[in-house]
Formats: sequence, C-alpha cells, structure tokens
Amino acid sequence: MSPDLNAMALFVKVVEHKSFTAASRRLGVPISTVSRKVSELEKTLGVRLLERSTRHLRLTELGQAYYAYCHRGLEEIETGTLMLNERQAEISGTLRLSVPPGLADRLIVPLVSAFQAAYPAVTVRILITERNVDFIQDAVDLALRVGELKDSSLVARPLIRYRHVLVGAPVYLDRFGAPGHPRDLPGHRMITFGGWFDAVSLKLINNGRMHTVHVEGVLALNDYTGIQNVTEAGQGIAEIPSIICGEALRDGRLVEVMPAWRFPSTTLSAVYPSNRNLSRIVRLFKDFCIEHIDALSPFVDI
Amino acid sequence: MSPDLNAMALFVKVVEHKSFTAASRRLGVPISTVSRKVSELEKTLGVRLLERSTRHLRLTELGQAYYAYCHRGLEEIETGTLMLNERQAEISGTLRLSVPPGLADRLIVPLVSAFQAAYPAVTVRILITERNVDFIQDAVDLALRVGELKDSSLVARPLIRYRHVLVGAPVYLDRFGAPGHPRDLPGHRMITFGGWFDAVSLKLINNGRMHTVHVEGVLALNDYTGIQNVTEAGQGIAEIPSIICGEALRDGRLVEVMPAWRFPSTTLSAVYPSNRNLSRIVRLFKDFCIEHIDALSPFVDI
DNA sequence: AATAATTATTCCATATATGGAAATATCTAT
DNA sequence: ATAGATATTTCCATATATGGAATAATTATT
Repeated sequence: MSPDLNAMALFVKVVEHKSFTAASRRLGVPISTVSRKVSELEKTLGVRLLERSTRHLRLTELGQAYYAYCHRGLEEIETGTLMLNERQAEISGTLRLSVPPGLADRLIVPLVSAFQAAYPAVTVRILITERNVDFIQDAVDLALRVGELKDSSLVARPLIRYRHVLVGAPVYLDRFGAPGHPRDLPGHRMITFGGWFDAVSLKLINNGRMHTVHVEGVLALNDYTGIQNVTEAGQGIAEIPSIICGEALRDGRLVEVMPAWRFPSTTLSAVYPSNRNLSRIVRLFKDFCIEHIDALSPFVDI
Repeated sequence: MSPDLNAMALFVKVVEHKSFTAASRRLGVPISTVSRKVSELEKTLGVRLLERSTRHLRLTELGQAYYAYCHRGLEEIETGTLMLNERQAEISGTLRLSVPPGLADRLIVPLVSAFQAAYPAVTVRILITERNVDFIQDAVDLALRVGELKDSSLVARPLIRYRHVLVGAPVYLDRFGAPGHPRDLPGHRMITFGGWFDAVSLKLINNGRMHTVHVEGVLALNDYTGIQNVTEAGQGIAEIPSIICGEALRDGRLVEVMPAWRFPSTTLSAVYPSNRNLSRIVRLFKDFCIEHIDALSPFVDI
C-alpha cells in the first residue's frame, strides 16, 4: 500500500527542524501524532529513515536520499498551492451580471462579496432587471435567472433549487387567524411582489393537487427585503423565497402559513451565451457560484 | 490549514483517469472516499478544481494549473519511494559479523535472514565466538555483544534489553518439586551454559536483594538451543535468555521457576570500531537491527 | 554523581474518518 | 419518451485515528 503522504510531509518537516518537538511546535501538530506518523511511514516503507535517541536525530543513508526526493516533491506541491492563492488575488477585470429583482440583496450581493473577497481585483456590475437581457446588446457577461430557460441558444447551469414560502408574523396571525386553505387568502391582507395592475396568481400544491388563487395585495413592491420587513411588522401575509426568509423563519420572526400547501420548487441558474469563449472571470464566477451558493443560502428547504 | 496531501493525490488520480469511478477502481479506494476527499480538498483550498456532472468531468482553469504542479510533485515523491525499493535491492557485498554463542539460532539467524530478504545481494559471514574479537585482525565488520562495553575505543549501539529466566519442564517440577529460594538450586539438577571446570554463579534479585548461588551443572554446553531442548525433556532446571525460551514459556513446554527471583537485565549491542568510515552495508545492517530486532524477538519480558 | 530538564514513545478515552448502501442525477439504448 | 445503466454524492453504523497524559530515556546542569 502506498505511503501516507501526510506522514511523509511530517518526516520532511522533522528533518528540516532537526527535532520531532520543534517540528510539532512549528506545525501545530501534537508530538504524539508526529512520532507515530513517522514511525508508521518507516514501517510502511520497510526502511528506517531516522536514527534517534531522545536528544539526537540522524538521518540514515536511505533516509537522506528519500528526504531529498520528498523535499523537492513537496516544494512543487506547495508552489502549486501558493499559485492558487496568488492566482485568485491577481485576477482582475470587470464582470457584468444581470440578476432578477428580489434576489440581489440577500443572495447575489453576498455571493458577489464572497467572490470579490477571493478575487479582490475584479470589479462587478450588477443590472437588476426583470427582462431577459440580450447578452450582446446589453453587454452582459452572465445572467442569473429563475425558472426554466426558454432560449435554446443559451446555456444554463443550474445553481440552486428552492421554493417560495407563504409567511406571516405571529402578531398578525394571532390577530387575524391563520388561513387553512388557499381560498382563504383573498380574505387576508396580502403583500405581493408583482401585481402592478392585476391580481397575483399563487399556485399551491398539497398532496399532488394544485390550487391556484388570485390575490390582490394591499401592498405590492418588487423587493423581497422590503416585503419581508413589512411582513415581519405584522402587516400581512406574503410569498417569499425560502433563501431570503429562512433566517426570519428560524428565528421565529416569521411563521410559515399553511405548510401543507407548498409552492412548486424553482431553480436559479447561471445563464450565458456559450461555454466557448467564456472569459476567465466569467468562468471563475460561474465555478465560484457552483461551489459556494449552497453555503451562502442555507435555507433552501426543498 | 494545509491541504490533505492524500486527498491531493486522489485528485491527481481522478484527473488522470478522467473519472472518480475509474480512479477508485484503479487505486482500490472506495468511491465515496474519493468523492469526499476531493470535495474536502476543494473546500480547504477555497477553489473548485473540477466541474462535474454524473457523467462528465472537467478541470476548471485553476484546477488545471494546480494539477500540473501536483503531478510533478507526486512524481518526485513516487520516484523517491521507488528509489528506496531499488536501493534495497541493489546493495551488494559481504557483511562479516561476530556473535556470541547461544544467540545465533534463535535471534541472529532470523535477523540476518530478514536482512537478506530485504537486501538479497548481500552475503553474510557469521563468526560465533565467545572472544571479544579484534576488528582489524579478525576482519570483522560488526560484533553483537552481550553486556556492557569495556573497550572505550569502540562504539556500542544497544539493540535490545532482555533478561535470563530460570526455567524447568512441568514433568521435572512435578517429580522433584519447585525450588523456593536460590539456595535450593544446588539440590536440583542444573543444566548450565558455561562452567567447563568450575561451578557457575547465578545472581538473582528479589525486592532489590541479590543472592548469588553457585551451581554445578549435571550438563553444561554453550548452546542455548541444546540447553532448552534438554530442559524441555525434563532433565533439569536451566537459565535461558527470555528471547530464546519465550515461545516455550508461552506454550507451556517450560515453566518459570521462582519468578520472584529475577536475573538482572542485560543488553545486546551492536559494536563497531567507529561511526566514521562505516561501510554502507554495515550501517544498513545496524539500522536494520535497530528497526527490526524488537519484532523478531517478542519475548523480551523485562 | 545526582537531579532536573527535555525529547520521543506509548497508551487509551474520545473524536473523527471510513466505506457500504441508498439516494440522486445524467446519459445511453430502445 | 421511457427505462436501464452508470457515475457521483450523501448518510450513518462502525472502524480507526487522534492527542493529552503517562512513561521511558537521554542529555545538560548543578
């Protein structure tokens, strides 16, 4: 079986520090671990690498030769790790994103913040629009879109699936009672995202059965943060994406209404014209989203 | 914290095999382990190295660069490991040892056998002598000696500490009874190692008190294996090194006599003229003894 | 020569990693 | 369009590794 590379690295450090104790201190690894790991390495290799008394250390002949190879190997690997860190720091340019309204604050901004923490030399422009942008005309690198992609000339990489939640503040529900069926909703004070002129359709599913209800909001705005603030204040019931209201739900500032009736899940995707000719920054951001979006949106609640 | 080098090696193998499953099969590592380790590596580095669906794998830009460094580093380390194996195979020449009588069969021969298994091209000459050899005159590379080194111009590297045990066969002890005090021993049939003309002195210790008893063997020979065979046959009581009789004790063929009275421990050392100018083979054998003598003599019983 | 300090090894209660199985997702064949 | 095959991810009962403390040994100091 191949030797434990971590043990080999410890061996190299012990040699370089001329002492188990010094290597242990320097690396922040317990001395018992260093001792055991190096002993196990020798056993695995079938060779004594170090001759040691409690106060002295000497490389054996084979140990010296093995150390030389391993030292060079580790230098290469450590250079690669350093390169990763430096590459992340050196990447610069501008990233132009189009994002739908409502998600910027709680999702996109944290994501972009984290991305810029990793790549400080990148500037980002975010266009919050409900339109499906024209990538060339609008000079957009990458769009974040909710729902299915209808334009087959574009590429969509799904990032996260989530659902919306019907929520209300405890104070509101105490006063007005909680609805038991979607048809009760029009009798409540609704706070909605859209609905500039018309009523808003809510499609709720329970045990495979869907019920669509039209509600007219007493307040409508296309900003989920604003909607959440108002809902927490007890002004009504609202439909809010779980990734935005999850923390309020956890903390009890909001309560899920009619939990048996659920909105269908939806997908947020990164959309771009083609995988070919994608600039480095765009590709990096896309990869970054894939890697980090779960951590940055812990309230998916599918 | 620094990345897990074993995880990095798995990443390199996944890239080279273009598949988690292929790398898992090739390395004999469970696929769940490979998957987790590579994911953890990415998390530790803060970088996505691979973009993957269940059927396709693609290195990210940073992943490609990192892979190149790691691949070179691993090649270096693997060359070092191979070098160790080859070095062990390529070493040739003759090793001349001087060993005291009594230990050759059960200890030195297994040790030398194991050494020659590791270094097949080395020939070994063993001089069994009770004399303190002259390294130059007798052309001895290394001597194995029991007890303290009296010649300060030589170097002694202790290999193992052990003690002698007073033993008898159950059939003998049933018939003649077990002695309860060292002074009882002259009344028993003793089988001794030395004592060509004179009685043999046995120095036994109990609770820090030493008692010296002189016994005349009914049989004397300077071969512990022979002594053990005769003792097992029920012909008497003998003093035998633990590293020789330990297996017989474990198996019940011999029983320790007066276990509260113990011989002082002694040391077997590798003795050689100087650390400087020690040939490679001698140094290798010495290192080999240090590494392996414990495993080859499990009945130290200090 | 005796004692104190320091270093490495070993033990075992506890923490963490593992790997088989289940779940999930994608691609291929029909 | 659907079913089957294949690949990766995730879960959790179990196996193994860890690290603090004790032990052993060597070297330095008094």
